[in-house]
Amino acid sequence: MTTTNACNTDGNCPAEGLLKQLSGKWKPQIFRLAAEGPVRFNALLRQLEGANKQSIAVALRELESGEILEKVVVREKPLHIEYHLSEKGKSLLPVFKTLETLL
Amino acid sequence: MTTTNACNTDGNCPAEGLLKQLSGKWKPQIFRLAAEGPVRFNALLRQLEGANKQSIAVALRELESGEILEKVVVREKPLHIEYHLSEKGKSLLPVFKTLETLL
DNA sequence: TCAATAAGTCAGAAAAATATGACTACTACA
DNA sequence: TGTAGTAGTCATATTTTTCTGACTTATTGA
Repeated sequence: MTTTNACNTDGNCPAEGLLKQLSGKWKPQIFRLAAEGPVRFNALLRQLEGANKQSIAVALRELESGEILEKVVVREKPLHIEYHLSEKGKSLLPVFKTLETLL
Repeated sequence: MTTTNACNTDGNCPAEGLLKQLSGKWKPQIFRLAAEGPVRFNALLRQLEGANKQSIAVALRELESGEILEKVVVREKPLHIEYHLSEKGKSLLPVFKTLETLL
């Protein structure tokens, strides 16, 4: 056999990519909050102690481009933006649940 | 109820800690190689293109302190050191297997 | 029209992660 | 005794990530 696992010859694994999409200072926490309900930019800034605009903006953009969160413009007043957990994001939840049991 | 998930009020999750223990430039790859069999310092240096001593040393130390790898002195000639996947490390494998199916 | 809320961007500074190259310590073999 | 293999450490440099503070744009309510 040429390979014994799901990793390719470049040394990349799907799981590594996913790991990367969720790593960083704020992304895990944003993911966790989004799992409880839609999150918003300014609210995150207040909820996540020590966080700054720039980092939150970058984290949201990356979670969105990784298709873990979805950006939704809510046409109510006040007009605002919500980030929702995508289907892919939801599919990660049981995995994390399992991880939590492994100390 | 006071909380709906396994996270505490400090904003820390067990899963986040685990994520952190496996994140970084080399740790995921070392973990993956260790899943196939014992790994060694100099061998990793050759296997992981672009890696340097320092980073490998740090990564191994952190994986060891996170109890994902175990350091084993092999009293054969030449005397050398092997890093083995621990029980905790092994328990992560099926989780990663699952992650790989989630794109 | 003015002030507030919401969601950002941008340039530059600071902090953290990684990389470089020289050096160490031990074992083994000729 | 000298050279090679194995597994590192250490100080310093470079790169990447994160932070700071000022600024922007659109909507809303008084």
